[in-house]
Amino acid sequence: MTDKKKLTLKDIGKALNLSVSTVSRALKAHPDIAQETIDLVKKYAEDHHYVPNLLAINFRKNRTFNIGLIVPELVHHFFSTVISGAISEANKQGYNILVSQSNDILRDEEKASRAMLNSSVDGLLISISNETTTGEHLKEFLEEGKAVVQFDKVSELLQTPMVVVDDFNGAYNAVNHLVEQGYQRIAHIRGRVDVKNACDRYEGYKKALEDAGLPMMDHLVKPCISITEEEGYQFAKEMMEGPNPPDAIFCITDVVAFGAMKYLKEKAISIPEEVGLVGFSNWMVSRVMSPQLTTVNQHGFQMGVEAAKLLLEMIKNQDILHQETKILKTELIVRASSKRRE
Amino acid sequence: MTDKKKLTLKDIGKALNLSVSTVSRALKAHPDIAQETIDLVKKYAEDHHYVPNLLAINFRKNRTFNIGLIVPELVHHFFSTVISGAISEANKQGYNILVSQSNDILRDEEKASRAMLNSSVDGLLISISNETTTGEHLKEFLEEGKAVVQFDKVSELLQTPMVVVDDFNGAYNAVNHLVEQGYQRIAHIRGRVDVKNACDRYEGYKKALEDAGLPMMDHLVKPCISITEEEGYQFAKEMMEGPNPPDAIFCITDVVAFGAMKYLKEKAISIPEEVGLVGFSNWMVSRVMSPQLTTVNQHGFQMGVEAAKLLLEMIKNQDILHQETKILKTELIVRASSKRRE
DNA sequence: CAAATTATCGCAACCGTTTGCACAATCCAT
DNA sequence: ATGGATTGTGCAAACGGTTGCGATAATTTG
Repeated sequence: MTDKKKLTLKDIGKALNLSVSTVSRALKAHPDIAQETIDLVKKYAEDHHYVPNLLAINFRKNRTFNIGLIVPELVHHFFSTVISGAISEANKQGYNILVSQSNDILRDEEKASRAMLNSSVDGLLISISNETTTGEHLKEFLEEGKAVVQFDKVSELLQTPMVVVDDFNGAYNAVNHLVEQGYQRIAHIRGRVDVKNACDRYEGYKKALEDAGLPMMDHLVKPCISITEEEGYQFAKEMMEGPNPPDAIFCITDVVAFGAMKYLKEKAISIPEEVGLVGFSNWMVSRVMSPQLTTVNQHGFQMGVEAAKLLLEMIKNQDILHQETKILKTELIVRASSKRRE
Repeated sequence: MTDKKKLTLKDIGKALNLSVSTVSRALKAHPDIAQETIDLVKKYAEDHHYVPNLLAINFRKNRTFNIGLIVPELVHHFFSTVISGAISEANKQGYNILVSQSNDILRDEEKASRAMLNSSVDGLLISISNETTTGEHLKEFLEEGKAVVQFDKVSELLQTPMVVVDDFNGAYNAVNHLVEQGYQRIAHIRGRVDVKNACDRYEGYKKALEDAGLPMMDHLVKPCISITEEEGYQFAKEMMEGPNPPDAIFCITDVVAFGAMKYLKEKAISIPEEVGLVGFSNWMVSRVMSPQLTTVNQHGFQMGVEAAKLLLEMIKNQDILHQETKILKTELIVRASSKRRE
């Protein structure tokens, strides 16, 4: 802990017999300052490893060059990918990222956002929890004039720009692919009815059936609550053992599809011959299952980049009113679990 | 952007006809201040939603209540689990966490650490990149009197406390388990020779063979460079197609084991009957493969918690000299890929 | 009852940087 | 020579708290 005292403008001024203000201006080559002085000061600063005290600057300018990021879950392939993209873009622009998670609990989300709000962050990137509705804690950000951008899991009740995946078309294409493979009774293990992504995917599913002239059958749509492997297993079981079972299942997410796959394998129901399976998100697990799972890739990294770009744009141009919603295209990745035709 | 001006101590003082210093002290119930005054000020502050300006406080006190965290890769089950633990503990103690990644590139790690160093962070948690050796950029932290704690991927050249997994015993137990299952020619697809974890696991592997009275065979040890599925596939192929092939493979990591499994399945070599397979890390993929993969669980969350605890302890007690290394126990998780006996 | 405490509170410096403004010196044109 | 513009620099306030110390009034003590 040598703790060598850091050099300040005052120190430089004293050494060079200049005032603090002159030194300050010289360092940023202010036109008022003589070139000679500028060179002199810059050289001295360089030689003595002057580093400006960010704390003082931030205090003065009332900003931190930090942005906050809150996700429901950190240990999650998609979200960590988004975070990775956001960090990459933020760092490129000279910002650091503070990360927190809500565990899909509203109280935790509030705590995290308040912890960040108090002057430690210039703006917020957030993917809201399942429990978040009105988002009073986010309004506090807006009231303080701080930028907020939502991504992935968003609420339209909050008037902020957002970056989302085209869930509707992602689902539409996935289901349409099943149709093209000749599946007729396509089931959907969907997500929560109060979560926008889940609803959009459901709508995409419905539309694809409709366009294909296939009937919507209520007993072939099952809603998950916690989006787990167990739910996938259970719903697959219910449907397969019930009347008029499906010949394909489109799942809200890869993990749920894995649960369904587990059931099918236990019962020796062949995939994709007897039952086709499609997931969503393209997590690493989808490649590891056997058969490998057809899924919808979400470009999480790009989402992080876009969200950070948008937020930083807002931070830097306080005046401009931003209200855009960026919709990222998805990509169907066809693998063995749904390919029964050549 | 209503931007309502934030209430300051001065405002409260003016309203209550008190000096700024009295208000400041009253809010923290300083003994010099009359109880009446304290109540009065506190009530006023509460009613008018006074929130202290953290930027000013931090500037004055020269600290930020932020800690930095750098990992090689964010999109990584184990590391994101560690981060999750660190965030949980840090938040509990009133700290936020700034996250960055090095992508296992030294230059990126340096950039990230320098970006955090400049007064935006009180301490650093780091898992170093494969390229990091002397770690000059980390010494800069220590020189400024800022705490550093290493975790998981560490270097003993850096004189800092660290939190690591007991790689040696983890590997020992894994290999010993294979021995107990009756495997005789146990191969090891290991990690880089310049990475400590990889070496410790290798030593554990060697010791287990030795204790079992089994011969070490050089052609059954293959070193990965980038720790990928492809390497697992390739090395499994080489060994299986070579002379005196193994009847079990212990892999440095689950992903590598997956590559090996892929090869074995392609060649219809039965797992675990003909060849047993064990991974390391207990990523989600290990449960999803079929057969499910025996692996070594690392308690990443706990590692994050312990690392954060250690760092915060150091930050709060600058005086005490910390130099401990915390070694976390591992846990063998036996699944189908290695179980050929009842 | 004077002196010594004690209880309350305010003054002012300070943290390091930024920035509006004043001021002195130099310069050019009239 | 004189007035006005230009150039280069310093003064001082400001950002919002914290804190050592001194001032004052109230209380206690001998």
